[in-house]
Amino acid sequence: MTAKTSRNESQGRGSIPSVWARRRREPDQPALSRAAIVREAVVMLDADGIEALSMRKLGARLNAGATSLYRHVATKDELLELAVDEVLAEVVVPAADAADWRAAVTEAAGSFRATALRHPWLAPMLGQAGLAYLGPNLMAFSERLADLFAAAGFPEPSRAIDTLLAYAIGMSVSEAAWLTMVARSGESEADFVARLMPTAREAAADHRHLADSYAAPPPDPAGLRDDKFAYGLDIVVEGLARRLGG
Amino acid sequence: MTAKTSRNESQGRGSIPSVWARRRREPDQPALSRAAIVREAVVMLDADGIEALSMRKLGARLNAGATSLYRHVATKDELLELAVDEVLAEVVVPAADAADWRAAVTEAAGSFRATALRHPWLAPMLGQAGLAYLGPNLMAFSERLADLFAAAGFPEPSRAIDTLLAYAIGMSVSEAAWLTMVARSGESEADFVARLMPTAREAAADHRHLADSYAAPPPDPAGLRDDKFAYGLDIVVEGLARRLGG
DNA sequence: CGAAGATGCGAACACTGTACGCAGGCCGGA
DNA sequence: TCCGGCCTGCGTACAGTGTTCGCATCTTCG
Repeated sequence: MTAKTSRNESQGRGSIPSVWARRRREPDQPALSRAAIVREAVVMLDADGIEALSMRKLGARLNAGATSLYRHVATKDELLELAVDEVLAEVVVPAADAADWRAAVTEAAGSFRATALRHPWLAPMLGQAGLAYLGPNLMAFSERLADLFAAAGFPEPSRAIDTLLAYAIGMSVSEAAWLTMVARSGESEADFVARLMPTAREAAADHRHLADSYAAPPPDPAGLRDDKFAYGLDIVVEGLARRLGG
Repeated sequence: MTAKTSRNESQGRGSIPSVWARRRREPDQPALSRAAIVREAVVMLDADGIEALSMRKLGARLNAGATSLYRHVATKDELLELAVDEVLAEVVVPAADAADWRAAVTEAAGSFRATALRHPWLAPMLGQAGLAYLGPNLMAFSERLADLFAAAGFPEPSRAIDTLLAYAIGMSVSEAAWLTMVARSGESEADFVARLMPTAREAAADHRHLADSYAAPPPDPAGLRDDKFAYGLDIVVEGLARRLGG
């Protein structure tokens, strides 16, 4: 925004047309391009969450007007699709290894979760648009998972993929939402938990089991989340192994 | 909107203040109330999806101005929280039965999925706000699940709940997103699949396993979704059973 | 009857995504 | 060298959003 203003001022472009007010692109700024737009969108999404991303702000960051973006991107939704696929490139899936497919699958799911937590807008986004994205990185991710399960001997790898991903997405989506709340509060996770505790306890008042789980504030919330994910992942993988005929 | 306009016209209220232009509430319309607002919001969400719900449109449907809603609801987000909790009341969880906890758990998850598909905005919403909602119906739902798992002998029922719900949410979120896309297309699910097929095949071109799964269009997409959910659910429940020591 | 509080709402504000059409730079052909 | 067509950027504008404010009205109680 500041950059754009300064350009307008320094070059006198805008409302007053004039021969001297010519437009000259700064050579260091690498021009507007789809790749640059998507990259900057990811940065903004990471920094301030999904509802803080507007075409105008994004344009300003790129020293461009809001509507210039539409030369490279059809619509905001399309831009978000591109952003999703962009960060999905970060998910690493180990190469197929029939001997220890359980470790490989566990690692892949963990990498997905890590990516989703690094970009807390990813999981809700995947949720809103589903897996019908067809972006190249999502395809590659699925294919590598399919490799893994096929090598392990699953007759229908896509079934196993769907199950594993449903778990990973479900867990990540909840976790990302939680982390977003925490981030918005400005407090540390532990402080936030402590502040929420009374309300939670009241809401769980007439529920025996829930009251138990809200009894004491957890000492290490982040570690607890790791455990929770690992615990459930183990259960899913165990179930898959049984299905395979272990 | 039409209703509101007609009231304004018929009673002459609005821009011209006049002694005769008095406001009289139709006695059949049961006045604005939080419950009525939430109920109507759910109807609108079900009908046209989440991005079609605006405070103005909702107000119009209730023969009220947009800003009147704010007397009963602090903000739109709060309204959405209330709507989420409202529909969560539809999820039925069988009473605790130690003998056949697997069937009970399976049924609970199925009911959750059915609810999520009946209200396709629910799953994305739960994803965006997480399970930190603390609404009474969500609490009751969790408590009943905890009952189930505790009766089955799980030492930490909350762990089992988290795992099961992560799977159910992940699967439902994807499915709801898919159904939303289908609905927006105006076509039947089978037709939509057929139209998407070429694009999908192209995107999967250099991926062996994916290409296989896109080889032929499925004859019964809805039934296939049911199968997929049941398959994964079975795996999760199996894993839980193993963990229990069965 | 009259005061106090609850309720509805019109107008306004600061935003949003996006369509349109103009202006200027870039590039291939005469 | 000039010229025409294309690609790119963007100012303006439009319809819509959530929400605030202050006024008008209704309801209720003393």
